[in-house]
Amino acid sequence: MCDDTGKSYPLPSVRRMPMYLQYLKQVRERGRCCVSCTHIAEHLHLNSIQVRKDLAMTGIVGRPKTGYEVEPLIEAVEEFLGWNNTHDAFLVGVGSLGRALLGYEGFHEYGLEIIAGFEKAVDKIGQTIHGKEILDIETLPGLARRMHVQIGILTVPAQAAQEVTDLMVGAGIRAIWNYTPVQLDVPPAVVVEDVRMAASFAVLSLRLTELVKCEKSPVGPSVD
Amino acid sequence: MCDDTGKSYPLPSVRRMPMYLQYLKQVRERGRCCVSCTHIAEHLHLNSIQVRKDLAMTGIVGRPKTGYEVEPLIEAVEEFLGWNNTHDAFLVGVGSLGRALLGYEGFHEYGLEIIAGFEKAVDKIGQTIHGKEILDIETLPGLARRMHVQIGILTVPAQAAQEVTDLMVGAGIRAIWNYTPVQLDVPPAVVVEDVRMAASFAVLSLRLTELVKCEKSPVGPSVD
DNA sequence: TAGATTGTTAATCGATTAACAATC
DNA sequence: TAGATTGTTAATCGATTAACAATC
Repeated sequence: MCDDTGKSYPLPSVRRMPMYLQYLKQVRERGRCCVSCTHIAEHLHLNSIQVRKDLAMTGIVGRPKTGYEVEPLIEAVEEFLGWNNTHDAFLVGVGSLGRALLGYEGFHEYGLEIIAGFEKAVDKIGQTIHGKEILDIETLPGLARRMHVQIGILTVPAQAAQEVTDLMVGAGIRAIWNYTPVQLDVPPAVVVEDVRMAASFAVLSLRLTELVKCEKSPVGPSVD
Repeated sequence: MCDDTGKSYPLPSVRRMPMYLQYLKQVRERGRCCVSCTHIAEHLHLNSIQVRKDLAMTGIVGRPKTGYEVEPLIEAVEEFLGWNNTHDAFLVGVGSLGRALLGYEGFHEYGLEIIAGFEKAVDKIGQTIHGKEILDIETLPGLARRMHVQIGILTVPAQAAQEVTDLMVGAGIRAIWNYTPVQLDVPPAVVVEDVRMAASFAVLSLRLTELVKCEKSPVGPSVD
């Protein structure tokens, strides 16, 4: 993991972890103490062997016949993702999307705490949105360093994306959650994760097109 | 594509298409008429052979030495994704995220037009947000059928997700863009695409953890 | 005990990358 | 022409799925 030779966890598996976490919490809510891969897989429309492999990454071992203990498994998944302790984040760009993220309660589940929003527009600076202060972007570097903030959420317009990224990097931010469609350039010691809503919508569009196409021209004349 | 035997396009390739589209528009803006895979790949940090294969899906052929004509390629990618003509959509759940999506101008690039928002909360019904009317959720089925709306955007709280999905499906909606973390159940003739921001943040979290871990314990004592 | 479920090793599948002839 | 770039076929790589012994 630390050098280029050590291999990391499979990305698709990592992306599935929050699904498990969400379902496990549901199971806990219903007061059950154990759950099997079969049940998890069924509910999430996944393969049970895949679920077993994914959960093995957390180091938790199950018991034949009964499955996994829910509570320790939840803790292990949260620990695996680093969601067991809170990470402070700064959000830059208080447009409508930025505003929405500032107000999203669900981030607490991920151990994510947006502690302030930043803006260039003077009319927004000084406002309080969803209980969070909007500060001058100029003050970000000083505050990020002093408060050891490692995560930046980027919700600025596309044309400002790289500039703000450079500011974040210079401020010691180590991880950027990028909601813009821009391909950001950062040094190797900084990680970027792109949300890419367009990619998601592309899949939806194509599937819808195929769906409609198929209904207009069914498989063959032999189909009754 | 239409039957279960016919194979569809690789999903990772489909997800990259909007990246190409965005870069191609940038290239066009700069007045260039041709572009090579090498250039596209370099800018998007991809492999050039991969780019060539992806673009081949659109049916466009390039010319050795010069690459691809930008304008026809843009049109081909848009046609491939079905983004060349507008698709009307209804959005359900006018919380902060729903509100943000209602106001997002960028969707026009995807041929997506949100024509109205729907809500259960009486205090929100009748409002106009970003120029879009907020209507009573009860009126969705009638309107969706009359206006032949095929796309639904789901931004309701988790506990309402399945219920609203059922309503959409009953109203003839064929594609659901799901912003909730809920695993939706739909009939086979309806497509669902999950946005899963949690998956994206999971990747960011894990990478950040690895990054920090590596700095605390470098590769070995031989490193100077 | 019998049967469900685990963990692990092997087989399959699909996507990425490499190799290379064709061509502008 | 020479060299860059295309399109396509083959090789590699990684993730998913299958098989199966171990076990509660």
